[in-house]
Amino acid sequence: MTTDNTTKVDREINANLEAVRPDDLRLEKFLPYRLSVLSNRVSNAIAQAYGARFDLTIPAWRVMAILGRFPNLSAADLVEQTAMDKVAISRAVSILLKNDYITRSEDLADRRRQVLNLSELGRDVYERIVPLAQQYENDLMGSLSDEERKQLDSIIEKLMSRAQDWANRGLMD
Amino acid sequence: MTTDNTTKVDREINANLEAVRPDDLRLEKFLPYRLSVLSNRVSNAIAQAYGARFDLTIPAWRVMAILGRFPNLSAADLVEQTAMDKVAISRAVSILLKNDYITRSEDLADRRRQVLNLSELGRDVYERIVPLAQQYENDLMGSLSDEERKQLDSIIEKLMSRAQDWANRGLMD
DNA sequence: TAAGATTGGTTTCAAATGTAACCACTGCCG
DNA sequence: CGGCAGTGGTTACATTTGAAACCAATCTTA
Repeated sequence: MTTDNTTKVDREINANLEAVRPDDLRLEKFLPYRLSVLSNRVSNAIAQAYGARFDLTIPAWRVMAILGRFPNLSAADLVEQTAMDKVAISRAVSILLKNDYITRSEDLADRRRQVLNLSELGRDVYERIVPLAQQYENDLMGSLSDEERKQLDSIIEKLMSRAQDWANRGLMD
Repeated sequence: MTTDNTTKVDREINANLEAVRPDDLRLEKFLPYRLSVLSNRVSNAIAQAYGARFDLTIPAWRVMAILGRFPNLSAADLVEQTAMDKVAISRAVSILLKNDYITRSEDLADRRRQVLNLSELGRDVYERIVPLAQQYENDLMGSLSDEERKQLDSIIEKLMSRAQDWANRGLMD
């Protein structure tokens, strides 16, 4: 699917290599580093907010967030939706089952599949967490202007797709 | 990649056709989630690039990056500089010592402190990784215009300081 | 100057995460 | 049918990570 592009990307990268002097790296200006710090701060803060209250891990909460919008998904569907992997989903699901936040039922048409849904209790919790999560996001976004929000949205999209390319093409092989 | 399987497609359509409730959380637009996915993609790609070659973890590389610019730091100084915690630093340092990438010497004035520096070998590796790291960053940034880069820089600054406030003040109490 | 409080740093233990192997079922092709 | 490749999902194991306990040296203060 993507094999034909690898060499091209490599060449671009190599070209950049020549241009860059072995200068010092200023970690505090290095985008990957900044992204990581920012993301950790944000995620940890929010995870604490609902994790403590509802005994949810981040992956578990993500599964709930998806099931809240899209009922009747299988674990495989969740993998697709969340960009999390099989195992993470499986574990999240088992936490949610233990907490009675979701229900699981066999798919008669394909007995390997198991269809997941929020339970009564789960929807309840979901509906309490959503505003909480949104409040955090609003607070974050509140530090930006409308203009900046749009910019951020489109910038993230671009960065994401670039980073995705790396993953697909195995950049430095 | 897979054959067009009618039943599977049908299932997706069924799931997606369920009405989206007005107040649902749209995970794929939720900033904390997007930041997390983006940051993981980027970090993993880069970590693979130098991790494989030089047997370095991300924290270890961060420590090297700081020591490359600022010699004679103690572990505590590194904590301050990197926003990583004590334990992470300690482990990173022990990896780097094992690899002979750094040296450690007692501070005679305060015998609890141990002063760290890149070794010859370490500086060597450092000087090879820096361009590699920069080249990834350039590649990422290459997907943005100059304008966007400035915007991103200032947006991250704002978000960061907001998230920092959370940590300090405990937001939703 | 001795007791407690603090600081630098490491160790220990539990939880979180990733990778690979694995079972059960389905779908395909002879 | 019967075998075998592919899929959905879980389990097992190894590694990473974080929290808290810990040791040793230093600072404080009475």
